[in-house]
Amino acid sequence: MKDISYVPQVIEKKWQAKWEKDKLYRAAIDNSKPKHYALTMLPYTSGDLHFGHWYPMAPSDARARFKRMNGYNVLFPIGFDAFGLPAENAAIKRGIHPKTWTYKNIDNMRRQLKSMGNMFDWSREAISADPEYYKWTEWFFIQLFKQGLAYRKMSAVDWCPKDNTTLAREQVVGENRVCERCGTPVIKKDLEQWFFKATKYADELLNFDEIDWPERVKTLQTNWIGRSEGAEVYFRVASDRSSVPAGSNQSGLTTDNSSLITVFTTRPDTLWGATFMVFAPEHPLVDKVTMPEQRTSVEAYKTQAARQSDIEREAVDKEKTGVFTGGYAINPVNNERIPIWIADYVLMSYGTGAIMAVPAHDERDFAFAKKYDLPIVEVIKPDPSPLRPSPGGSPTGVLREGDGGEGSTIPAAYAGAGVMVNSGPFDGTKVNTEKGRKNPGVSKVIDWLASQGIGKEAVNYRYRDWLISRQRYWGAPIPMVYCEKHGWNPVPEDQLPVLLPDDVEWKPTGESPLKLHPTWKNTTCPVCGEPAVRETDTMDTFMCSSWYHLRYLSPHYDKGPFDPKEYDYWMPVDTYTGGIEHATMHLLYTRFFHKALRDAGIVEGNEPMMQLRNQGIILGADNEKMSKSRGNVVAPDELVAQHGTDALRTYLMFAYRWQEGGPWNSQGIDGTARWLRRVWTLFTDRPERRLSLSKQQSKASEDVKRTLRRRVHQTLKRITRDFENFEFNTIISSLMELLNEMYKAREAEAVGNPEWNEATEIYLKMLAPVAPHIAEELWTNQLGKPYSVHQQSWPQVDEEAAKEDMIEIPVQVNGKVRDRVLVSAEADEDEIKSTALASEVVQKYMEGKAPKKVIVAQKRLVSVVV
RNA sequence: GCCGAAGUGGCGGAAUAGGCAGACGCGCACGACUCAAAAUCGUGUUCCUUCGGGAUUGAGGGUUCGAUUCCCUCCUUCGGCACCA
Repeated sequence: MKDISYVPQVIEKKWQAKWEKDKLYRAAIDNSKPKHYALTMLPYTSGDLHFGHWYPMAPSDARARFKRMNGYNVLFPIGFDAFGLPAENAAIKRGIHPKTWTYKNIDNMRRQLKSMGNMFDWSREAISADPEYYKWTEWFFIQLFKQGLAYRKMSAVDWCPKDNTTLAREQVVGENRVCERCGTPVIKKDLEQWFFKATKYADELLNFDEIDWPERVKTLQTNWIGRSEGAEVYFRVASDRSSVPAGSNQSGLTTDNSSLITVFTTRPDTLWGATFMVFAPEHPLVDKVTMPEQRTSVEAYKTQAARQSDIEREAVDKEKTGVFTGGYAINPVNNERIPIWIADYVLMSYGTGAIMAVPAHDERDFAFAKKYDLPIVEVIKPDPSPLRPSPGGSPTGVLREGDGGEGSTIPAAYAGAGVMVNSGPFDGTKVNTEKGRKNPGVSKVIDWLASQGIGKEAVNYRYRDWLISRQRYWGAPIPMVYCEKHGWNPVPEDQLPVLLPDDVEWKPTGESPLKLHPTWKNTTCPVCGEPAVRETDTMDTFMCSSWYHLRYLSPHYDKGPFDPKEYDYWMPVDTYTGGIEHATMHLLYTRFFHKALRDAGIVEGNEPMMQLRNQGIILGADNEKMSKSRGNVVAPDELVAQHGTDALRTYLMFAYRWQEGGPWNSQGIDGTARWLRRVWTLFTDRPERRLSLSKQQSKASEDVKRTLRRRVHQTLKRITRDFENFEFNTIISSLMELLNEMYKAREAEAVGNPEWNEATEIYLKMLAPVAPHIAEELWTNQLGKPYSVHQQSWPQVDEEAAKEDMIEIPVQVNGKVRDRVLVSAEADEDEIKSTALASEVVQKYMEGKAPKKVIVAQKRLVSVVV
């Protein structure tokens, strides 16, 4: 007898080789079919693939295969995010050239990826560190520059002292403001850097109408952009510099019109309660408003603030500090003279770096006013509701009209709803807790400010422009040239790519390695031809990954970043899968990038990726994040060798809710491995069954055959739905259940009947996307069907067959299930009701009483109330 | 502090219009096969029980004939943001 035991390692290798030889997964434009662009996040070339990579990829592959069987022309590409710090760090540590290290890793990872048996179209592989790729990364930079979206600016930027480079705002994470890559706390440095004007698209990025993305990602992006609505108000610097207590309303003050101070506020309705003003220590007008007597203390404070790290400055519980500048501003709504202070709780990086302080209605201003004994004027009175006394005593009773706040005993800042008081023309105006225009008080004051010319409606964002300069070697060069006479100009496009030189020293000096190269930076000015220097910083690698989905379209195309024919057919990406950790990084960058390219006329549509789904994270067996340092990394290579790819793929789908993830448990693989072995056995264990076939095939009762067919079509229906919804765990459990049914049917002598044959065929088609190798082997070599199972159409559900003819209906008496009655699926409500009431058990629990109420819930349940 | 997600057996999880809680699997126990073990197959497996039942989906309350599912309050865990004016 031929050995027909299941040896996954053998059949998997065999079919992978055949599929590759036959170019089975090559995706080519075919206008006769609807297209489906399925994309999974490309791996970084760190060296080894672990289950963190398998987890999004294997289920995504199953779904791509499902789509393909459903008549779509599917593009499912893969590539490598190959530029970046780890390569350079390996170079520093081990003396291996970053390029050598990276491409060696790619070879290994490509082998590992192939062992997964995915339907990747390898002919479209793209590597971001290839010159033919980064030529276009550079080209895109130039297009953005031409659009006015790339600019250079000197500012205080985040610097990672370990990685020796600047970082984008998004790449500084957590409470301790650490580097996203290495976890080192970042510091601030004043540097001139290249930025992309992402903030130009802030409002558009808040609009998710066209895309089907998880709420979680949309929320994270919305919060990150942090739009707040309010007003800008212009304060003048008082030129009368005599020291007059604030609040003593002096008329006839002269003012210095050249020194307008703009503040942003979300609460213009509290303007009348602004009793002082605070500048960030770095605010440009600080010097101007500081009086000679205060100069020393102001300078000392500025120095101290500059020395402190952001972490210290932004510590939540830190007590507020500040110093008086000696200067005064005029509150434009009531001409009050208010003192100007500097304090580090006001940040130069948000709004205008200057605030109007309203201590009565802002917690921070209140704390500051208390500490430095500044006046507190209440301008919002809580609603005088007898049912709801104002919290913490009665602040309203303390302050009266005209009270300058001296000796104020207001216990806390009040930020709730109420009525405006002490606010001139606005007294009595209602204020609620809504933001912006939705708040009647805010809205009225904004209109009034505009009519008076002292302010206007304004919106502010937390979102910052994208800092893309990196002082590192292993990245795409920024294709810009600096000339003494002509400033910064792009490298002419016909000279692209600006190649990264191989002969560099990678020393962690804090300077760009390219700067230390003896000749590389020397070039000529594209305008005048005189000697000039290249930009020696490289681009943030998130720039490379912002457009990789476009390069997959035509990775070797040399007339542009992508072939327009391919673009027209495949774009946009239909389904994108990957981790949520990139919510405010890659996923936001790539949306910005697409919109910028759209405005440059390079791409069409408003969004690059229509549907996004995030998988969860696979943790180590210790419930901690997998990492080499913790020693809890599970290597797929060994497990593939042990159980085969199909068992691993299906285990990853079966063991977790895909969108949740969870701790790794190698033992669980036994479950899917055992299941696949049982599948194998059912399809191959036939000698004695075959012998009895002709004699026994009629033995199966009509009922057995009918039930088998019903289960097959019910399963098909469920699995079809689950694939659409990314519910992989129930796909596998449904397949396991159906297998159990098929074993039962085999016991009942169903083998060989048309129902049995249909069941085996449909079973393998349903198995094909999740366990492609075993499905192919059984399809082609056991059922003897035409190669390949992966070119078959997804089966159609026969709704008639899926219907039950008898249904079991539970009967509740007073809310407890007491019996189950069997009725025909066609039974009407009355029939179900009478059958239920006729049950002896039900009658027993009714204790002879007449039912008060009988509810027949569809065909699902009968509820009797006595 | 603010925003978001989630709490179901020993474990992963199922229940997708408010209608049988615990599907499927892991693990465990017992049995068959075996000299034995592994593999395989079979049976059982939420808890309590006086064997009649009773309790049970983080806790408490509400709506309903009926709640894992809807509403309110609270607790816990995870993620994000955080002096953002």
